[in-house]
Amino acid sequence: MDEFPHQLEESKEQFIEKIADNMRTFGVSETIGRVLGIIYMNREPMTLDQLSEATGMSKVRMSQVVRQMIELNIAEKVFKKGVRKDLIKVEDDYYQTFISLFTSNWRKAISKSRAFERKLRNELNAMEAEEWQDESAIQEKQELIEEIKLWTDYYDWISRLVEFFESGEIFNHVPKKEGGNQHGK
Amino acid sequence: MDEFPHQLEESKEQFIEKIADNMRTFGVSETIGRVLGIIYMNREPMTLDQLSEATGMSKVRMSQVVRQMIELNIAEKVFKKGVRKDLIKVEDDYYQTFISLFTSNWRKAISKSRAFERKLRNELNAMEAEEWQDESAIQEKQELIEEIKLWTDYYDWISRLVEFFESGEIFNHVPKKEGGNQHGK
DNA sequence: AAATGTGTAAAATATTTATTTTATAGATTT
DNA sequence: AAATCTATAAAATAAATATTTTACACATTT
Repeated sequence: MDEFPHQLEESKEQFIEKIADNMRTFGVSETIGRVLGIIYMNREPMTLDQLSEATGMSKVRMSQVVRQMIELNIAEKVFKKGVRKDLIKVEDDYYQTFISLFTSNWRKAISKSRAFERKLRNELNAMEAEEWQDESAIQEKQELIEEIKLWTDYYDWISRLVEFFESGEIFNHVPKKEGGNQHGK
Repeated sequence: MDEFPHQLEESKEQFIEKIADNMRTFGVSETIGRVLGIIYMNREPMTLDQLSEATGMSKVRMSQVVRQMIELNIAEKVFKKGVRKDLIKVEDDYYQTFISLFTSNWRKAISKSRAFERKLRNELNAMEAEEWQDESAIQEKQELIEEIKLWTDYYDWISRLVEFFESGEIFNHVPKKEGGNQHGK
């Protein structure tokens, strides 16, 4: 009976769905997760056509998704002699994928926050120039200045946190299980 | 001139938007972030009506949003003698908010993953019962078993990571700026 | 240089998520 | 116990995201 390969295929698909599902926790679209899972389980880089075939989605969509994955640092195009089509490779280490998503999300936020802090600080300084009559307004302004300081400190913390992950320092304090190497490498 | 309070109000709104924006990085809807920001800047718990007024959105939407916030552990209803309406209070520590969102997101994922692992492991065990003729299928099955192990280890790591944050241990290694206390408390 | 294969912009459509409107149930006051 | 106030469920609508269709530019092969 050829029951077995069928069941096996099904388990594999469940696994891919689980990877996709996990990915959703990072706020990325389900399809990105699924594509990651498909390539991961394939154990070899794949072409847009293959992905299109595997997902049942259009090739254009695959192109869009792959671009996003590259932006997120969880995929890259690789060159192979004699192959004209793009070959998409994914990060195959779960931990590294976690870190890539975590850091690329927060780095974006950090850079936006820095710009905001600068802008708001300038605006508040500009207000300084005039003379205030309203006592409570002066206090409110002071409070806002305090608030910016708290916020800046908070984002400074996030920034250090990102570095803590990216450098791998995190693993010194929350270690991986020993002996677990990906894909048997 | 009453230029000043106006400008100040504007800065405050910008701050609220920034809080909302930051919140988006956790994958929560913009409105949740905005409501958090509004209550935070208000420095006092607020009613659904007040929130409705402040956001310009319907009271029903506020009710929905507050419920989500409570699920995420970043808000709670508080009782105040003589006040019939619900009063919504938010977590006013940025770091704690970060941790609450991080942990509640991942805890959900962890529990889903545990269920999945169990299920898939059972299915694979069930297949064991039969006799296999196909050599390559046997190998594939073995690989899948390996894969589940890697996955389980990975989620075990996430689980410990969540604990690392929730316990506050993280601050021993990525410390807050000293002397920064929220809202001057 | 025509013909075919490749990837991706731009526009159109479909699906999902956010929000409002309407309706209702449980308190509190009159 | 009618009238009013509260929050929220259920259904309807609007807005945002995901996906496909169409079109096109750039290579490579014929």
